[in-house]
Amino acid sequence: MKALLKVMKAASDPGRIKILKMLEHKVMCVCEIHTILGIAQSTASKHLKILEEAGLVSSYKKGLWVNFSLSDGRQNPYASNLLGNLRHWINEEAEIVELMKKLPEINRDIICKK
Amino acid sequence: MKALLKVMKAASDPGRIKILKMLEHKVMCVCEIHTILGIAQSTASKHLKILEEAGLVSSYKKGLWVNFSLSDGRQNPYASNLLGNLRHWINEEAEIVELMKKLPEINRDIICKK
DNA sequence: CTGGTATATAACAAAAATGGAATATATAAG
DNA sequence: CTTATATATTCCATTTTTGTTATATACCAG
Repeated sequence: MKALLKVMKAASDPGRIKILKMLEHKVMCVCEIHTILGIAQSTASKHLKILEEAGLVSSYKKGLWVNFSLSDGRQNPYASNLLGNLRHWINEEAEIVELMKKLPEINRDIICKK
Repeated sequence: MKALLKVMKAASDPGRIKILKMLEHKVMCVCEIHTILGIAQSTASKHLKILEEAGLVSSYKKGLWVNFSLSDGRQNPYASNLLGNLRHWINEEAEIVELMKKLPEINRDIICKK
């Protein structure tokens, strides 16, 4: 029950859904996500933590960067189920279409220098 | 996006998950649900409203009673997907097993008289 | 070690969700 | 019309969630 609730709760936020949709197409770092979504860096980081704790996202660190990708979901059936469905959900919505358009232009080496 | 978020949010509460699991087996009224879950009547009523607005539950009135059942989900793919999966999720959890044991004993004509 | 950069965490304020008591509404029965 | 009953709604307090700024941590370069 707890694991199910965690997945549902993680998927209950528009920002986090957008993150999941982006990760369908690209491995991303916190900085890219915070920039493309126009939210604070700490906000992006916290969303990613919630997604990770729900089993929806996994990360691995490479130097300064942390690369986030969709979880393969082998440990969490609720998570893998959601991720599978989400792939063909809301792809036609304007908000998501716009986001996907911006996605290829994002380059962490340009965007993430302070 | 909005419809998806509504379904996810509706499914993010343990009480509402329990209600959905019970409705898999039985059409129920507010009074039965509030009694079996040990929550206030107004709380049960509000949970049901949230579930209904998410497209997970539908109701029809018969006299004083309002009968709640799982939605057939024809209008809402997110809802029907969740309901379909939920049928084979968390059935083995102690909390749910206990709840299902109590379910057949519930009789609104006995329980719901004040 | 020092400075710079990406991310995480802490502290805090604002918004939303939750739950219950009290009340309102709707319907049935007499 | 009056009473009784099932449900819905209001009001309110508490808790949880969300987001931001400021700070801490981790790692790389020199």
